[in-house]
Amino acid sequence: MTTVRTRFAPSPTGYLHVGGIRTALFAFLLARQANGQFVLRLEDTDKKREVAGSDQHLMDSLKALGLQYDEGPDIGGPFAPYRQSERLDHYQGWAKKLIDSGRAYADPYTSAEVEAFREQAKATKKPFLFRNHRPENPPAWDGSQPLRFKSDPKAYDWQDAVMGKLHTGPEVVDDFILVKSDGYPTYNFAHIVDDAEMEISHIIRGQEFLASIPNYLNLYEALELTPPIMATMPHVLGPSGNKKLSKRDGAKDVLDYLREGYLPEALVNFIATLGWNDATEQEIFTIPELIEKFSLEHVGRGGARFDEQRLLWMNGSFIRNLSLDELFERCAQFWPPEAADASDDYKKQVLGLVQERLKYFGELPELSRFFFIDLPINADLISSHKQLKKYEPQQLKLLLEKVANSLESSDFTASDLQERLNVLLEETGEKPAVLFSLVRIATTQAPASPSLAETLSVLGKVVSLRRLQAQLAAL
RNA sequence: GGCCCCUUCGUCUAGUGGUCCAGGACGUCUGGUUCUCAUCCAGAAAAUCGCGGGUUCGACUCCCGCAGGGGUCACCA
Repeated sequence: MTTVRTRFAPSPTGYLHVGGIRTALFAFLLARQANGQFVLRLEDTDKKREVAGSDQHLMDSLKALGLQYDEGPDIGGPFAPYRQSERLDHYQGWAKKLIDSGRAYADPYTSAEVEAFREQAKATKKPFLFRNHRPENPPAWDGSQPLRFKSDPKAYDWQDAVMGKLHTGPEVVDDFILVKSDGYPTYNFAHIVDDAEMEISHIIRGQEFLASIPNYLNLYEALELTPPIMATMPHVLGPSGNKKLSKRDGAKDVLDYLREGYLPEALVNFIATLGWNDATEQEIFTIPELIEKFSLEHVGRGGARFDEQRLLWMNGSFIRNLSLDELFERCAQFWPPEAADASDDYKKQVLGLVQERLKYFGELPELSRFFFIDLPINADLISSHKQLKKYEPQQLKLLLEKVANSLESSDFTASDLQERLNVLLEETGEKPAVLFSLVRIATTQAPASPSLAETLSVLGKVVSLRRLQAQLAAL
């Protein structure tokens, strides 16, 4: 019947963290699922809090995660403009309508006077209600005073797509400010006007707005508008679990995760399953699967804690599922500087070995550096090795010489190397834990590496033998 | 303080009166994959379902209280 139109409506006051992205993601999924539209609207009505450049940053973040909107400030759309500061005339029109119908009035008090009312309420441990101080004969509104909504307090029962049946009494409905004295509308007013004009069908927003919804319902009535479907999302909690994830407590910019080498689809999967599941045992979803399977009914009502370990696991899982070519393309920015001169073909060979141990691309340098550069001899690797430290340098030297001799005539295919290493095991009578560790340390100067034969094969004959000689000289 | 929301393994969760002495996943631990790290596989430990009452033959699931946590009471969104 009606088209599904959802929106993400952030204020440009900073970056987007996981909690904010989740609201956007769910709105996006809902729209895509129904072949509807996902709208980005910037709520820039508070000039004081606005952070320069954050509007672009928000748009970049959404796009980087694949949450492309169909209408928005930078791409326009049938209901442009999508920036509230450019829609002031719209709010004026609706404000006029409220004034004319006697449902809005000028607030005659100074801020000090209102503050005194507030203090008074606080002192008596009562909630502050402006309507208790509603002026009998308010002056005509000339735009220099705040314009307030003349509320019609009543009880409300309504249905929230996530929370279910909700109820409040008349005591929460109040005369809130529609238009500030600087001429800008408040969120409370502007979002209702815009959602109506932009034909938004579902409002998805955080729990912090729950207490205000009765006020919105009251305003919808005064404006003679039908409210959209409302869906209230529980908060994403910080790692300690007792408060809402927030920038102040170190919640990261989602773009930082991408910079550290997390995949957008892993991040999206993680964020989606933070409080949502499809009631099966599936844990990993592609974005098309999320679009197909998402539903508001399966969003949990309790806050979900942000668990970075789970994100790490999920990201590793996505990395392992990449084809070698995809992996190569997507981790291009993460190579160590030493890899600058390496060929694409060589890098791909390295990736083939390193793929299954990458949890995020930020680990690529430490995992791959020795493939590109001879690292300095690190004596600690032997002296702290559980088995090798029991050996005399002479014994180790003898072993390495045998290895070097054998590898001299190898063609350095992984299979030939493996065969030779096995023969060496028999000849020397050493355990793999000893011989392989020794060769690994000599050729990589790293405590861990991919399986030895494959590592040597990728390093190649020249490099491998050179490093063996260097280790021999150091013993 | 008023009002509102929430409450199942450490964490994310399944679960809509019996098939649940509660299932999956992350994490942890153990073992295996002729070496390390990782992967993969197998297995283990891990929730008296916030507490107390009811309703019922039977409750994690329904009702009532309580407690704890969170939100809100801005010329911020």
